[in-house]
Amino acid sequence: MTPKSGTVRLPLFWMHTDYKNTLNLPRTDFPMKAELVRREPERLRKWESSGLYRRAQAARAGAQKFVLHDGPPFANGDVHIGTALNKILKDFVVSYKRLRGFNAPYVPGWDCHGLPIEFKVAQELRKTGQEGIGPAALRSACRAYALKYIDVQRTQFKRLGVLGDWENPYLTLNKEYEAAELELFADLVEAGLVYRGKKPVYWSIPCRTALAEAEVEYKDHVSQSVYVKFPLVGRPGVSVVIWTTTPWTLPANLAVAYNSTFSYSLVRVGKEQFIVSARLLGQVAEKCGWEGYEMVRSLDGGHLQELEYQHPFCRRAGRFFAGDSFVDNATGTGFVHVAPGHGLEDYQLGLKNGLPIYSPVDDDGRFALTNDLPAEQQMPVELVGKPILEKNGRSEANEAVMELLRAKGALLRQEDYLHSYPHCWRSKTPIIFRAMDQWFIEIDHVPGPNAQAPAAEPAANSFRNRALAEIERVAWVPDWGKNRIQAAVSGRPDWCISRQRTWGVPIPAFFDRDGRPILDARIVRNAAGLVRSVGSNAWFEKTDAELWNLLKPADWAGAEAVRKSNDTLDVWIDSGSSSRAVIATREELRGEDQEPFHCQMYLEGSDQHRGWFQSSLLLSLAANGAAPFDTVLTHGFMVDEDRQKISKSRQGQGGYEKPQTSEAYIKKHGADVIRLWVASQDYRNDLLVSEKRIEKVGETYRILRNALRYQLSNLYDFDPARDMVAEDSLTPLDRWILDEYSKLEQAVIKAYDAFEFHVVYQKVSQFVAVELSAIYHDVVKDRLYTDPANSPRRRSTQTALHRLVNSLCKMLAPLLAFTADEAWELVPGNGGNSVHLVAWQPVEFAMAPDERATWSQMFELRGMALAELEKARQAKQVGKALEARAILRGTGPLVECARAHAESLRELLNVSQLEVASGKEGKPLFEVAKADGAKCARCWHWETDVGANAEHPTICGRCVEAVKASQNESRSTRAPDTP
RNA sequence: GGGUGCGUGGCAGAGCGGUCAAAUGCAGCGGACUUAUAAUCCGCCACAGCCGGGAAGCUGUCGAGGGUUCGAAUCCCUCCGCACCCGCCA
Repeated sequence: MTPKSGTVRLPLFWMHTDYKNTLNLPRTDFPMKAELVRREPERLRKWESSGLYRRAQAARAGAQKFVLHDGPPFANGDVHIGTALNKILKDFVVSYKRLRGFNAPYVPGWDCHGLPIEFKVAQELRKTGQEGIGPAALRSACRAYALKYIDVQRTQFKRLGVLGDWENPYLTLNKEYEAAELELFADLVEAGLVYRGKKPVYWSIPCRTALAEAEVEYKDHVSQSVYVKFPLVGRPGVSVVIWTTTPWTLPANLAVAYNSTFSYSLVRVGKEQFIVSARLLGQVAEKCGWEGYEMVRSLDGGHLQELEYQHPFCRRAGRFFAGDSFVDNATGTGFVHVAPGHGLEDYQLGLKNGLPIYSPVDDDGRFALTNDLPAEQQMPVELVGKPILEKNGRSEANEAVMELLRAKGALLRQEDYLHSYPHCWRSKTPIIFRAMDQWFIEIDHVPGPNAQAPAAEPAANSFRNRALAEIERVAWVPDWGKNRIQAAVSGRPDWCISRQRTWGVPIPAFFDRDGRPILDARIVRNAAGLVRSVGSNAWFEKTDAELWNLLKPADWAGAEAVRKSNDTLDVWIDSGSSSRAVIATREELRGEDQEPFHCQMYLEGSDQHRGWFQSSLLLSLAANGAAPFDTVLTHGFMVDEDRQKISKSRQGQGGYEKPQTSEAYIKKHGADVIRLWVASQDYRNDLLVSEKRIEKVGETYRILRNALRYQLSNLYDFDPARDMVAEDSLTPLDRWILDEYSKLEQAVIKAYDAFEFHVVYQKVSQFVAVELSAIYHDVVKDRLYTDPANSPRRRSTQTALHRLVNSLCKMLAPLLAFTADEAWELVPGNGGNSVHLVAWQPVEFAMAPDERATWSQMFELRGMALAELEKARQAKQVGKALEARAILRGTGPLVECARAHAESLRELLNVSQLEVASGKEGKPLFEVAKADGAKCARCWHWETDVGANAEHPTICGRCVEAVKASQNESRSTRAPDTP
């Protein structure tokens, strides 16, 4: 080309650069690289220093409440990734509800009392030789320990982006909490639900305490199983044979159970005769080495109930009772030795038949005589003091019993027996069942004036049945959670609530001179008052007499106390009281006046059906009259690549190479990726955690981030107040994307409302990848970059982008707490405010049905054209679509549609030229050719008018206009720093 | 041992009575672009068998096997596997 005289001839690259500067190329401060690990903490500090949580709450003052009440994690150790999952899910819920206009406070809590801490602290004290410091000092050490870990965990939880009142959490060790808990307990006492009973409980010998079900774990164990002769009274030489895996319970044997549906055989072996179950006879004969035994006759339950047997080594006799529910024909002999003090079934059978609940074992797990039987009927003296606890797999008590049996000729057979057996979760030793005096909450309690001892048959209005009825009124998500809680409640025994531990809330009970317990609601309330003013340590610091004088009601007419109780409450009473101690107590959580203890949601792992869900339900029902929650949401557990559970207990036992702490993951990926990973999976099932998966979610994160970045970067010169285009003036393509978005928004809200975050994840990422990135963003680049900055078409698209980015930020805010906030700040017109303070009101964009129909035809055409373009590209005819000219031939509605919306379709195909050829009959077919004309140096379209303008010989007519407009603008209105 | 839940392509995960061998994303393979640039766009992509190769087509496979139904990934039963909860065999 020949430059006109007078024009300055520029090298080509100058020309290029020159036009490049006339384009509206994207610019933004929103970096492509997230650097979450480095930058999230900065945002966190900003949130904190600006009091974001407080401001979010203030922004919803007076709005309808949505209270998710936090289940308190145990204040011990680092935050485990599974605990992090729980907190993140809670934050999704709270954050979403807040976004939708609810007043959604979040008050985190910690469970502070209990054996694990006491154990750990005692261990440390022992190391430093301080074990004898006494209960009050031990409690102070436990308190310090708990507070230390609360601080550690608080930092780790905050790092996840969980917004809440972290400076004012609830702690079960606070005196206000303890006082409220005791007041609730007083209500239970007043209602007659609490009784002192002697019942077999799990007993940990090294820990010297009763254990809750939750504190027991099952492991394989080798027991000494024995076949023992129980000689019949009045039938010399005839014995029944029993089988047991716990020989040490034989001194406590008071009866033998049989199954009335079984047939029994009397057989002769040498000079002796034995009775065993007919079905098990072969097995037993083999075990006991009865060669050539002889059938004498068969017997049934009717015969057996007449009989009496002589205890093999104690001077007493026992009787036979039917125990059909637990005597089976699978193992043993068909006869079950019954020790009512050492087993639940034994206990029930004993209760039914008036046997003493005899448990001749002391707190140290040694044989001991008791007052339940005359001394001469109890075990021989040589057994007294023998320890049950095994050392190196041998229990002295077992050995001594077996020795005695051998000496009496009663031991038919002894062998190792491998089975799963309950162990103490702290000391890892086998637990024993041991009947002892404990406090219980009576589950089959019938309220009313005549309520007394445990009812034999649960009445319809029993506490258990009221609890079951209450379960019906709660929404369980997912719905199978209801089965779980029902099973837990209907199957549970009375609740043993006393613990022989120091680190807990004291049970304010006393004993009189005769050792009779005194538990009175008024005394408990007085104790609550004392705890409220000076803390629960007072119970351990003051003497028995001081306490009694302080707490005794003024008009006390009962027996005088001489001794205080040293038991503490089960920790499940602690956390289970939170509806009273937290929800009803804190202004921001408090429910309606009639039900101040009531909130909208509890959200925990599925193990809590037996745990906190149940204890909360039972305690609230008993003391408040109703369940504390509307909805209980449950999630599964984290499993690793091999689908093995990632458990806290495997941690530190060499189960993992890397620690499964929240920290470890956050340090590597940042919180938003972890949050997105949580969102990506259906929490109703197990959640798979592995590097691979998290990295995949990281990909999705990048796609989302990039889409936000694209939108922001094309809004740098957009002022919504000035440039916003009215909905009906938007270009068809912009209307299309807003309509698509509106559909997405509806679906996403539906998913959020159902707490199906993985559906949100799916839908959003699908929309962003397909509708936005691959279609809309790609097509619209041309308008944004090459149209005059202030042209209606560009402003229309910017209006759409502005709406999209605004709404996407809100939509993503619950999941990507950091990134959504980061993007939100940069959206023009948002004034740098936080996305966590705004309300999300979905805007419906309703396109007319015929407009929708047009677009569905347009996309059908696009599909056809893209296939042809791809062929042309494969054939090296064209490179990118802008080099192409698309020709549509044929007839029919599609062709008509193309003709009517030719320019929209051209854009949608991203080609330089589209021709809808006329006249030719037949199916619509696309043809692709090299575009006419030359490539415009500015917009890269191929146009026939390139070169037509002498001043701008390398660009097309449209660009000439755009360049002129941009020059005018930069001379007049534009600030110097804009292009 | 009992209860509950789950089991879809290499991975995640839609689908929950026909339009489904099955969306979408990721991974993989092959291209394009260099004005979203450590980005973006396009195409292909489950397995096995049948058919002379290829294309097209057919058949079977949504843990396995049965059943209900005109029709099943979707409903029912049994089994297997995984997870959670419970129980602990005296």
